[in-house]
Amino acid sequence: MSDNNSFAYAAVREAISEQIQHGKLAENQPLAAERDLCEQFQVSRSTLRQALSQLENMGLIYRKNRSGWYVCPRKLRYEPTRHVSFLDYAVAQGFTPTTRLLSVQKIKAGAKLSQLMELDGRSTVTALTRLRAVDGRPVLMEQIYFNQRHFPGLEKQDLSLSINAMLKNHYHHHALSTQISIESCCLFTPAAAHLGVNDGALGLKVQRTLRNAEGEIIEFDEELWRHDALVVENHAHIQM
Amino acid sequence: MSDNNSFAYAAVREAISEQIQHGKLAENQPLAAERDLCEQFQVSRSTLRQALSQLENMGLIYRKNRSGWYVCPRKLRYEPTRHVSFLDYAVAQGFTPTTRLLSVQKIKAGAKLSQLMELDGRSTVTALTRLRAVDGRPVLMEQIYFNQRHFPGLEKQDLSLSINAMLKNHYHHHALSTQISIESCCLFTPAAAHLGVNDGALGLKVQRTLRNAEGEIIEFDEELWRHDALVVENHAHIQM
DNA sequence: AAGTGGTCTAGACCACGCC
DNA sequence: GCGTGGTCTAGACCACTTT
Repeated sequence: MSDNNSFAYAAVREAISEQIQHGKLAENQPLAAERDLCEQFQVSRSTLRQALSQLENMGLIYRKNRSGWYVCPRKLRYEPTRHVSFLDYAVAQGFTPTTRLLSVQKIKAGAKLSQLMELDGRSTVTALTRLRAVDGRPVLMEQIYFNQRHFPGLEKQDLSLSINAMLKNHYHHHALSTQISIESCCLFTPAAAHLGVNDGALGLKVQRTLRNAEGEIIEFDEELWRHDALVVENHAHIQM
Repeated sequence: MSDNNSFAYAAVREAISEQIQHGKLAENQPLAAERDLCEQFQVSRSTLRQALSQLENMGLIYRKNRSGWYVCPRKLRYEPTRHVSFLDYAVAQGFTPTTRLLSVQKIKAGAKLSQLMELDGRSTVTALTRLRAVDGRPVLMEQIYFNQRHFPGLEKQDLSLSINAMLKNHYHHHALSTQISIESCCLFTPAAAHLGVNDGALGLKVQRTLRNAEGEIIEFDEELWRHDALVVENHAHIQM
């Protein structure tokens, strides 16, 4: 409608998009089956799927396993620089968040990780993998790497809880600096499998480096998000 | 290879991906024609294009007009919170940036914009549209809205230059706060056309609200980026 | 067992860029 | 005018989910 784009897939995209945005389909409700939509819009299945893919990229619909297409719930607003727990954030926005610890290992830092964490080649780090969901829908897989030197007795902590609270209350890290990067990416195994998306699906990668008051890296963190699940936010004061 | 994914498109994707990452294809070099790649990998054109689309989502290749597929140049690192000019940023990273002013208009703020900028319904704002390129490749289209009340004589300024410098030197705004949001999006006309991407291509949307020392919104800014052109960065100090 | 999306083929025609 | 990618069709079979 607003587009002067006269292709078949664009027409289908606009039609479904309007149905969603005018509230005819509620959050997490399924669309009709692909073959039914084909007939409804009189297009072939590949054209229909091109339209659905664009709606997926727009963050309006998502797929679940092989069971169908569903209307996306609203996005989570997330502020990675502020050291407030993911759980508090999500709850404040009316979501029900959960965290599942997938694995904990002590590993030797490889070349890449050593560079990222400014370690020498012989260091070992504790690697955490966690999966976080809102309202039962997994939205991010995160890998956290702790510099062992700064986290004695880490294995005794409950690592499915807030890392921030642990940093503050148990390890007394109060003054920290963060360095964050955000970029578009593709999700593959194993992240794709855990998030319930297709291999090669669109994602958002958020990396975070945490330094203590002395400038040493105490933690490195990589979050792989469903692209349709979040808006990254940041508040800052600046002197020009 | 690292994937246990045995689909044809995945094999093609991995093969091309390795060629690029092992440096057999340089930045901005074209791939072979789609029909040639089909023959080379013994797959149909739609399978081949599925592989190419994923490589595009991974930020490894991009398309230019209808002329072919090319290897992506490295990404620009960009820190929207820091009030350093885009041009300085790009130059420091070895790029050649350019800015083109597309339009300047005084408009009445509609409902949406009034809400975003906390204006009453009768306010007028100055709307700027600019297109920014690095090394000749357009990477973002931005809309900037100035609250007129804080920018007397704006029409006399050169609006293709740094807005930051203008804020500081001409309008003497020194203490500011920013509020930024970043999310995945789809690019449509007119942004898609200006960026030389297909309608419905993947993008990254960066929105910024600028407030003066009194907390009033003086500027609102929406940047639509090619998804493969940037890594958003942020540095912050925090007290827990 | 039936229904769903996921993968894949072998064509076709078109709009546009480039020569 | 030829070659490119962009759109589109009408099938097919498979893996998985749901009933």
